[in-house]
Amino acid sequence: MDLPAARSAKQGIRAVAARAGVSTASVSRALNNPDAVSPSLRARIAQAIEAVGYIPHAPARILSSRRSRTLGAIVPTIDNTMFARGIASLQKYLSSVGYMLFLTTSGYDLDVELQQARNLIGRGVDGLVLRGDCHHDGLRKLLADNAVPFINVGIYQPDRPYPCVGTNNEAAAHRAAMHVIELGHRRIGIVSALQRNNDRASARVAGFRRALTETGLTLPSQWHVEVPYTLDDAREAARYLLSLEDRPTAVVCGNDVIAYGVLLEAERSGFSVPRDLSVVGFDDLDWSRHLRPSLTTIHVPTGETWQRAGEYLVRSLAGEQTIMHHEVDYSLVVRESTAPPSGT
Amino acid sequence: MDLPAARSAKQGIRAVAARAGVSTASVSRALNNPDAVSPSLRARIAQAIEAVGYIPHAPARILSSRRSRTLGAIVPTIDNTMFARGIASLQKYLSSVGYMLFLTTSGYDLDVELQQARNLIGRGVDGLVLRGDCHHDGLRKLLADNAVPFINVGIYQPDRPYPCVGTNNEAAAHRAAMHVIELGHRRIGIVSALQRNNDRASARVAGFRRALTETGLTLPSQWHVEVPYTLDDAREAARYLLSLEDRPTAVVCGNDVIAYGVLLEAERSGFSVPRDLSVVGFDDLDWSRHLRPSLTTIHVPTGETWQRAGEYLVRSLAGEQTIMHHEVDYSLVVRESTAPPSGT
DNA sequence: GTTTAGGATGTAACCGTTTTCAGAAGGGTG
DNA sequence: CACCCTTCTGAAAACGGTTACATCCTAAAC
Repeated sequence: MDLPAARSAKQGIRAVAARAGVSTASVSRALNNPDAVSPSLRARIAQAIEAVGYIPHAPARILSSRRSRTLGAIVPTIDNTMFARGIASLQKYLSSVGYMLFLTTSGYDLDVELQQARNLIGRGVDGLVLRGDCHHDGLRKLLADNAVPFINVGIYQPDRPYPCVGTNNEAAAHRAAMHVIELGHRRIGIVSALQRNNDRASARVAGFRRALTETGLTLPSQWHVEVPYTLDDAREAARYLLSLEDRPTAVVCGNDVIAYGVLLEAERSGFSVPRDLSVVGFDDLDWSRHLRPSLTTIHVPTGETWQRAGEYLVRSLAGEQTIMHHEVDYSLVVRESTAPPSGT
Repeated sequence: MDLPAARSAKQGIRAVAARAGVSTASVSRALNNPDAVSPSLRARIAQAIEAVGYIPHAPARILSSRRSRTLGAIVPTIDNTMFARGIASLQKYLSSVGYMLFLTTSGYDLDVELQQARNLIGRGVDGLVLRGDCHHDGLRKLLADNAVPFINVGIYQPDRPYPCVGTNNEAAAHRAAMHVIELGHRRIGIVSALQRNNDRASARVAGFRRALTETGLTLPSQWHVEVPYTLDDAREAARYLLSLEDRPTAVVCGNDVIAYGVLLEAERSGFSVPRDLSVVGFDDLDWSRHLRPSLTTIHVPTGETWQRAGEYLVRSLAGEQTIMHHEVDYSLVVRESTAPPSGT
């Protein structure tokens, strides 16, 4: 006849407990709070775990403890060096403090982002890392209703009542534009990234424009082109700008990929950079300094930014008081792609 | 006096059930198998879900159903265009079939990879996507012990008893080398990626070498350099090769980043490509066709490869019979960076 | 010697689902 | 009208952990 043996012990923590001759509570403690169990027991349990090949079942743990030691992140796309970098840093940091990262992508679609957030919250993440502050209203409500800690990364908005970490894109873009203005340029074009659902892109455009306005320069509408994040589109934009009767002598770009496209097309069209055209990028990707001419650009410490986002959440979850708005420094890196306009 | 109300209903599926005046079983069914519940009930439940703002709790669901509709993936690094591309495709496909992806990175460390696998299995993933077939022995055992379906992606090994999907890197590399040989080159150098723990890199080297051997060419040891995945290192390697008294007239590279580095350095050192030096890349990154000279390289459909890996696992999990070894085509893309050796 | 404090361990309820099983309701047949 | 199928629904037992609480034990304090 069978013993009743309510929950037998063919697997899981109960199997370990049985083998070590202890209760499941002790096994759990040995795992989560080793100091709470005597060294001898701890050793016996460790051995049992090894023998059984026990792998803790995270879902059960999450269900029971209501904490997952997992953060969620939603980025527009992973197929963009800047985001890949950031995610890599974040992930590295998180794993160093025993956290995991659940990554999803939204494709710059606010509805998808909301859906992904729902997904991640349902998954039991302890906090959420979001790109920028351009979100669906439902997302804000969702976060509030479920009391999910989160942080906006890649932007700096000290006036908002929720946390963020990033560079001040507007100011950085302003700096970039001022650079060419200071060099003597008066005819300045803009090739920006798509601004729709992308506050980083629009902040940069805003910064560019402010620099122009402040210095009394005008921006004919045909001198501002918006393009997707590809070399082909950037080249097409450059071809267009350079074909204008009345063309700019300098172009400030929304990112380095665009700037590279402009560089390529300028050369292709017989313009010499920086002699006939100055070009400024934004992001300082790895290869930007290798280009010929090497690219003048804004350096943004992406890895640091994302890591800090992780730090903020982890600290908050640990109950520590943390600064809510963290500004990450940018810097203008002047290289060969900018010079005073010829004829000056 | 309080009602006993065993498990009250302040949240979760019970709250929904209470509000709709049905049992939790019905709510669960309405969610997972809508056809099993009458339309009227379904509507009532849907409304209750909406009203309560119910988000299903995935961990509980996984715990109970023993399936997570989640796949795990372990890549060496996310900070490499090829992997980012692949992961993006995989993720896109998976989300289109209602699966999620849990992504982790190993940093080319087999121990870390094993640990991550343990992590993911503990997380309850239904299957695992692994890069290549270079794994820790413990990992194979782990997969077998826990009966976790998996697939090796990015390589093609039809002789192995477990699934894989990818291009035949050895053959592709052979093709690349044959290209310059057919152009008339006899002095061919190799700048490969680091081969340690990277079977893709070593397969490519093997292919290069086989082409040389088969055509009776020799490879002086100083003509083969291994470098990390950075432009700086590639340039340094190129500088070295080009400084040799007895230097090669063509260089086949382990990937496009390396090839780009070689291109840059050749130009810097006053060599003209392809006149003085032919360069072949591998991967066909986005910008490779934009370079000047544009890069002759091997095109690898990364997105397709990773998507197929997902398809394989999803189909297997659905009980469908699927082909175990899937070869993904590569193609040689001849551009401007290769030409017959000068003086021929 | 008795009391007490405190640490180590065990017991068992509970976390939020799914799912088996059984019961109820409804609709054809003979 | 009794019977048997279907189809729909509900009750309750898992799933594999954590943790509040109870218990036991030892050592220090009186």
